[in-house]
Amino acid sequence: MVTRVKSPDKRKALLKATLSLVNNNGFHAAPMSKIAKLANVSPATIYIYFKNKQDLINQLYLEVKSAFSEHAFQNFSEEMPVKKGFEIIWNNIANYKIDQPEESNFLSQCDNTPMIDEKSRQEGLKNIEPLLKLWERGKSEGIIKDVCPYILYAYAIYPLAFLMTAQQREDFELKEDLKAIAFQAAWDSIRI
Amino acid sequence: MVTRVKSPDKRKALLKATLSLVNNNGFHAAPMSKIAKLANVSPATIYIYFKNKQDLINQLYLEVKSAFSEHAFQNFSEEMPVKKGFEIIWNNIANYKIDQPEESNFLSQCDNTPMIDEKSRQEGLKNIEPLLKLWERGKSEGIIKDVCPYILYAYAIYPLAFLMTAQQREDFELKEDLKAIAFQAAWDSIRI
Amino acid sequence: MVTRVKSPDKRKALLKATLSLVNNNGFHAAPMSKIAKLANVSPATIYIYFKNKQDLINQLYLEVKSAFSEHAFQNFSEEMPVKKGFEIIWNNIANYKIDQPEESNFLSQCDNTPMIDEKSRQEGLKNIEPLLKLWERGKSEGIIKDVCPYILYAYAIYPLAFLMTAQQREDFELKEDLKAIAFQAAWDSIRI
Amino acid sequence: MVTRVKSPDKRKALLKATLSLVNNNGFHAAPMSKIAKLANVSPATIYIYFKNKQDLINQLYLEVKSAFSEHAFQNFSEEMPVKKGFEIIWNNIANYKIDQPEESNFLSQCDNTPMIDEKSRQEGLKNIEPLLKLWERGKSEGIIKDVCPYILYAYAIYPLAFLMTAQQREDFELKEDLKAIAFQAAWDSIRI
DNA sequence: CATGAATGAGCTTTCATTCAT
DNA sequence: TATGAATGAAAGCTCATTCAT
Repeated sequence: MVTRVKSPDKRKALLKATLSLVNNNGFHAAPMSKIAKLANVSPATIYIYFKNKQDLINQLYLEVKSAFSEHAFQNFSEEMPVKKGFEIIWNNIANYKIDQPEESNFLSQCDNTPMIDEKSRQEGLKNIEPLLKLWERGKSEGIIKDVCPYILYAYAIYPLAFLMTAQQREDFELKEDLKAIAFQAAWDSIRI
Repeated sequence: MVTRVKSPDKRKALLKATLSLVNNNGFHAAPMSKIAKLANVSPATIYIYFKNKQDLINQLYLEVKSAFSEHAFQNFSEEMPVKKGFEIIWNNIANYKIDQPEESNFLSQCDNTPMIDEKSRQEGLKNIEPLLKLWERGKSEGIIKDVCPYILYAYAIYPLAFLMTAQQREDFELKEDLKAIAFQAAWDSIRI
Repeated sequence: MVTRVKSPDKRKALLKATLSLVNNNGFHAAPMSKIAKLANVSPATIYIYFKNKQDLINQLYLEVKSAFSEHAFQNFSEEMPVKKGFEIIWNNIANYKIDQPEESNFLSQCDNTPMIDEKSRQEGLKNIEPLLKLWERGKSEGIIKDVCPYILYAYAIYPLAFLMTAQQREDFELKEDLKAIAFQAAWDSIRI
Repeated sequence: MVTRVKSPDKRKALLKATLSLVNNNGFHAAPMSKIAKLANVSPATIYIYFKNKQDLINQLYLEVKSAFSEHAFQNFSEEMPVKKGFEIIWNNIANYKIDQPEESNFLSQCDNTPMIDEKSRQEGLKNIEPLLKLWERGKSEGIIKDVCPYILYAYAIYPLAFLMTAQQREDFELKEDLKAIAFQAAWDSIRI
């Protein structure tokens, strides 16, 4: 039984098209027909790869989030000193946001609107586990403030989302010197 | 002869209905018909008060943003010492986010998606002028780090949006002690 | 508050269009767009009068069935002798089927396919109550066979559906003489 | 070299799947994809055995009709006395409807909707020739009423379709005693 | 022969907006 | 002003059928 197989390329193209349209126009202005056209497939083809529009968005979210996380923890190892580890992760994230503004922006939309299933959002949260672990270790070593991870994340990581958005929209650029300043602010806000 | 006028109540009801629907379902699931129903008016009536859906959203954004700002700067005066002034503003904002989660959440959606006109967004930005001025003064007094306002905002104010979202979604509550910690982190990140 | 009101004409036109299309093409070839076109309204207008396609079909069924029944029992009164009463009803039904072939054919389709909701079908059955009552009386008077109404109906009334279908499709016409013969057969099959 | 041939099993499976789906959901809710799934083949395979959906339905109709007829005339011979012959045929048909409700119901749908090609319907009609012949003989022997076959069929055979439908849908069962009564009614309606 | 992917056409339904009163 | 009816356009999705292997 020889058959054509589902092409990973088409799936990729669809996810990419969705990312681009949602980014530029918002979920409500990213109709399946446009997504199909941008991906160079028939509208009906979308439904071979995804159950429906929500599923398409959910899968895109999980995929982007997971790529983001992979990037976030590269060159990081659990054996590193806490500050060194945090510095690596923080820079990975900052660079990702600078280099992949489309993906970053999409994640921001997902995290601030009800467009993603609660289930998928929960799934996506798992990706930052290693960072939480690092902070735990930092706390036990007396290096990191003994506060809940929400606060740590809010001050150490979340500001990067704002800077990325600003960079995309306003005349602002997170150059090396600013990045250093931003890192310092991040570290100052969580270290003891 | 009776001169009927546009009823401010209806306008308010429409804005409130829109806020609620966009918050809970997202822009893409907030049709005019539902907005009308929730506001107890006819769909056609919406077009007496607003030019179209985009205009409705834009006006809602500006209105909420302006109410937010009014709140943000209450009890604040330009004569105050920088730290005192910042403390007041920061607490105003924190309390607003805690007390008005619907409005806060809506602003988050607007700020992270393309649902608002660029023009309206620019308009909305003007509201934080006094804070920027305060920071300028702080810089000249050598109290505040000499960095662009994007970075100051990212670390001093923006984290509150994350904490508010977390509070609404996760089992997290920004109680008084955490608020104190959060303020400290905010202040640490911008002060020299 | 002055407003245009739902026009009974449009509703009627939609029901009529549906009847005609389903009759000639079957449910599966009666798309909403064609129904709308035939009724001279926009497709969207259908949804003002009916919840969805199923509702449209259900309502049509109930309306046709009820018109049929009204016709079936005209000039009939419960005081009549059983045979006289049955003769009137039978002839009413026969004439209806001859004069309203569209409606009759539609009811046949509904009764022999799963296109109608079970609930609506049950509702439609209520319309023949008076005939069942008449038969009950006939049984107690020793005139009608003491068998369940299904059998009485199968032999006394149901054959007319076949004759109507034949008349519409084949070169057959239920003229007065044949009608008399058919009535005789009907009566013979249920009388003692 | 192996010569693969069309598998009769697959064809059968497809016809069976179609029968089942049309019966339970109606023609309009029996998509080729579901038929394929139920028959455990690929949608594309259907088109090896049938030209298109209409052809599939037509062939199914003819096949079921012909199986029905075969059943209807078993143990019947043209030499039999008219009443005896009719009794055998009638009972064959009654038993078939009781034992094969799926097939019977399907034939009912076909006979009362436009889902079958006119040509196939005509083709299917040929199957009852022996019954018509028997009635002709009955007429010439002065046993059967001298009326057109439509009327004879309407009263002698067609009621069984109603009883079968009732049995499937309502709390009614055509047991032996009722069958005898039904036969009597059938015979009464056509004999002189 | 047999397949799962692929598709254009078309389905039902919803939408933002306008009409007529 | 205010309305519910009305609508063309377009949404998400499914379908019968074909393609490429």
